[in-house]
Amino acid sequence: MSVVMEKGIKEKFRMSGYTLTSQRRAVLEALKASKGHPSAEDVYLLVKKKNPRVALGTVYQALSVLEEIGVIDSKHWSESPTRYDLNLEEHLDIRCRRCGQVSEVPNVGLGDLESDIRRNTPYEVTRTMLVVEGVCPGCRGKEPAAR
Amino acid sequence: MSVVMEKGIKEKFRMSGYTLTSQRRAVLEALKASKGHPSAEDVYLLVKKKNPRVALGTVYQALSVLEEIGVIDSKHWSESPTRYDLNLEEHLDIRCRRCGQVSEVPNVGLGDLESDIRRNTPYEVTRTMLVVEGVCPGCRGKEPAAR
DNA sequence: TCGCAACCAGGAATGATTATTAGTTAAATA
DNA sequence: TATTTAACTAATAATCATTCCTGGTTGCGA
Repeated sequence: MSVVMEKGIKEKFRMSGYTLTSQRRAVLEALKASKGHPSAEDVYLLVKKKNPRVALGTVYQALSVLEEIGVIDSKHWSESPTRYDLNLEEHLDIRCRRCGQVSEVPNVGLGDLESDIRRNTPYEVTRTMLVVEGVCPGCRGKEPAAR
Repeated sequence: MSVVMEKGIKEKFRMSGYTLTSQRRAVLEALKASKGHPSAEDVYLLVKKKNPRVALGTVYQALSVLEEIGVIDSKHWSESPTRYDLNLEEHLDIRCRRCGQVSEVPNVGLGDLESDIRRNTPYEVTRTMLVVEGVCPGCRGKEPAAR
């Protein structure tokens, strides 16, 4: 059961000059299939189930193209691989420092922070991202061992 | 000319049980000497000038001890090594995506964000950090090539 | 001074990611 | 439609930051 490819995605590919290949489509579908925020490795494992010939490098390359044309978003917590996400709305994610799981913090936004920052620095701001880390309810009490 | 070691630092070492060795002291002084936010490698290079026998691994270990006992702070931007800082006050840093230089954004704080986050997630929040990235005035116009 | 635990140098190992290269596919053109 | 050309991909090597390991010090407490 192949997922319906949204019109906007095809459009973004057309405008960017990149081609929507089967591998890139597969990466996108893997991202849709996984509820959380998968790492490149996670995506790779999912994609490999359907097509065992794809290489991890191809997944990385596809993810970078998808991010470049604005179809997906990536976030990075230290001591953990980069996570990818189809949700392009501004939203806050928190990562459990024990199990590594990422989930959303609802009802909290960056507010005026972004414009405050732009006003107070001579830099040309290209990205602001709030990294939040904690211990999820399931891991409380348990001992370390995240990845 | 050795830098005067603050009382608070010695105290923190005593309370933690770690010993304030010459290597750890050297790391601390390197951090004081460098104005910006040096990476482990930067610190290593500085420390090596005085004592060429220190190993990079030792610098990493010292930095992690210093952070653990609350003497220094670390920040991490993706695609760039972790940066270390003696300034323990809450402050915003911005990193140039071209040259990698880190500098402070004055007059902007996280405000009530932190408590908003705690209110809206079942996680036990251990850390929140605003990652800001941009292009510094000196790099504007120039082509990529950061590290 | 002896013994033990913390420390350290040096170097190997790891994990995530990027680069390289040669072969494949797909789009553009004739 | 056949040909040319550029984009893409698989496989694998290389890189970079960081951690781990090992055997040798050091320094403090008994």
